[in-house]
Amino acid sequence: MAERHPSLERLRRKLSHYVETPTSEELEALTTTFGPLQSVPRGAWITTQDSTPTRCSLLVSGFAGRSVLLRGGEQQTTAVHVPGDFIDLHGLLLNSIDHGIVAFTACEVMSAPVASLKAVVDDHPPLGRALWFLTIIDAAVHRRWLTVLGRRPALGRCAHLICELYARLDDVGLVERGRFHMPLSQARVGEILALSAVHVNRVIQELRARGLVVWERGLLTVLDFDALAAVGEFDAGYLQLQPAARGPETSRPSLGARALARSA
Amino acid sequence: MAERHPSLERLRRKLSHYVETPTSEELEALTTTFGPLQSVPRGAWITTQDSTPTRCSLLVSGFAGRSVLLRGGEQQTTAVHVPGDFIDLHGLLLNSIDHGIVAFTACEVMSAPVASLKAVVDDHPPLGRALWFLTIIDAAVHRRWLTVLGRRPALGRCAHLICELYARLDDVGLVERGRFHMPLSQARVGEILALSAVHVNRVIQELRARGLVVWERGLLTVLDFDALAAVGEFDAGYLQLQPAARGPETSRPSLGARALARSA
DNA sequence: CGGCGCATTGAGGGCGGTCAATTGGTGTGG
DNA sequence: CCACACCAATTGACCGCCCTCAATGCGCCG
Repeated sequence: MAERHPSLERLRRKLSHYVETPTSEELEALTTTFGPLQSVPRGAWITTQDSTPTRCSLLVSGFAGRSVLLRGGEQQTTAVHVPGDFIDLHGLLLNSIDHGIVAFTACEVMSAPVASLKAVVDDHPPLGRALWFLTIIDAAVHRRWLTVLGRRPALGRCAHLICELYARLDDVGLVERGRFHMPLSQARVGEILALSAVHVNRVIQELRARGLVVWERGLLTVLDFDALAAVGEFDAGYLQLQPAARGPETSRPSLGARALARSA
Repeated sequence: MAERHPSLERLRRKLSHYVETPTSEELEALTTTFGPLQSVPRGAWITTQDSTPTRCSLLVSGFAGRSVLLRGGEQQTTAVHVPGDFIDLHGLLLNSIDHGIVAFTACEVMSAPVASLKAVVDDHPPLGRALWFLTIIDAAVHRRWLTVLGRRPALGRCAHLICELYARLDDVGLVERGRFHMPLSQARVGEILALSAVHVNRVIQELRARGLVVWERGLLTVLDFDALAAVGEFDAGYLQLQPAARGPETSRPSLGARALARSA
């Protein structure tokens, strides 16, 4: 039953980006460790800062992010999560987490007890390696954002964020004809990009003026992905979405070449 | 024989920060996968951007860092490594690496073939988990730097870097009476902090003027760690240097309380 | 209708960038 | 031993991106 759930299918797909595609038995073992679907209202904290993780959560629907509260009251978001993502897999091995997880929109999550998940990983080494792989991709995303925050002006940061979300959402089937739901307020985007909400607004207007995106009422349409990627110096390689470069190339068309709404 | 090498002892110590201390048999297995000690001249690339990793390297002596070259010619460093660090453990599971590794000083490294390391990990699950743990700490450090680059002014960034290096070097026994070797040029520090070399210089002068550090000719003395940590809003928790919060507390004195050169 | 959250717009200011010149330490060749 | 080159640190002048503070519009909901 649970295997049918679309989010587990998304997780399966994500895991299959690693060289060793998980078997159905492994997926079954993983699936049964998760508890029931839980709803989290928009704006709520799914986990709180400085707590000891006891469960690991899978985001089924909605957007969420890892946020750090600073003394000055500012907030930096260090990761954005989309459906199909493990939100806090790193909590499996850490004793304390220095950030909280906020539901950017109303979310549905499923969580598994740390102990059970460890047991599953012990019984299925390839699965363990696949989860390790997920945490390593997470780190690669962090590194990319270090260069984005460190070296790129506001416009490039924003373009990069849009491109990354496009690629990741597309990977889990949430982009349709160049359009996807982008329910983050400009203030939240500012928390991600390390910009003020005011400046985010100006930057978005610039992207609109250049004819790169249409973004209104939570719906974002990418008009010219290649141009947007050029502005953001975006290259999807770090996301490791292509299944196993060590094997033969897949015939999946590239992001840029695929259906962009410009033609719609 | 190889176990005697100080850097392997450093690695052992690092691994022991995880709840499951590695057995000598596991360490032996790990040790034998490494090739001979190799010397890398200052400024050379230990691995290059966009290559496919075939080996994983352990830094034995010297400082190194992960650097991304951007189109504009700028360079962002996303991680600094000190002796005892695995430099590119994430390469174990990744097919392509989007950054290179530079020897900030003359370095000595030992490397292990990816295939052998995988085999060792397969044969010793607890060891695999310990290495997973190391990559997760890496990610935690990345997250911390995202907040530092995103939200803190130049002075705080610099203070944070010094505090982090102090803590990490102290962990591997390379701090003596509040002093450690800091062989990075101000330009390199700028690549880490996402600042221009000129501004790094001004910030360092400010730290000196406030009586927080003495930093001359590659030797850095921390005069007032607590004050420096306050400026950088530094809290060592994310480094996970304390062995296993889930067990009983250790009696190891805290960083701030311990030997600082102020008293020397 | 009034309140609220969010997007938008304008004015002014500061942190840190760029450009450029100077100093000083070190190594090298004469 | 000195002249010279070279690199790293330092200093000054000027400037621009993005911040802060504020006000206004706008859609949605009670």
